[in-house]
Amino acid sequence: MKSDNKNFFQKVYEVASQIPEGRVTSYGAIAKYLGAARSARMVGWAMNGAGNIENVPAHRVVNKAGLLTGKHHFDGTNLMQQLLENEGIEVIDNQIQNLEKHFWDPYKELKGEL
DNA sequence: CCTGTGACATAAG
DNA sequence: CCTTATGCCACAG
Repeated sequence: MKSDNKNFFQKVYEVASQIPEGRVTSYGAIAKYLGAARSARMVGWAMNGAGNIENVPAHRVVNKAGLLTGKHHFDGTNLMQQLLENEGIEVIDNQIQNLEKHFWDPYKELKGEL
């Protein structure tokens, strides 16, 4: 039996860790994928702990508008943006450019794998 | 059980 | 464009 006892946080970490480089997703998308579309805030909150985990690239998780709303939780001020740009994502003023192009939908990519 | 919180989402002014 | 307000839900104390 698959351990479905995983806590919400745990799931968030797994999904986030599966985000390919150069791609980004939204808190809502992850939350929805986890079956808690309205708990997008939980995803962000979970990311708080994720910052302590290498496998969880929190910088690849942004809000629906593609805004780096969580950058304030990173070490520096533009660290999150730097990381994204380092992966080939153009970020201007904390906003991801060509978001649709970089958007990674867990539903689309992981649907049925959970 | 109740309260506080939070890196969202949406609406309204 | 901006700030406020509300909903929503899971977790911590």
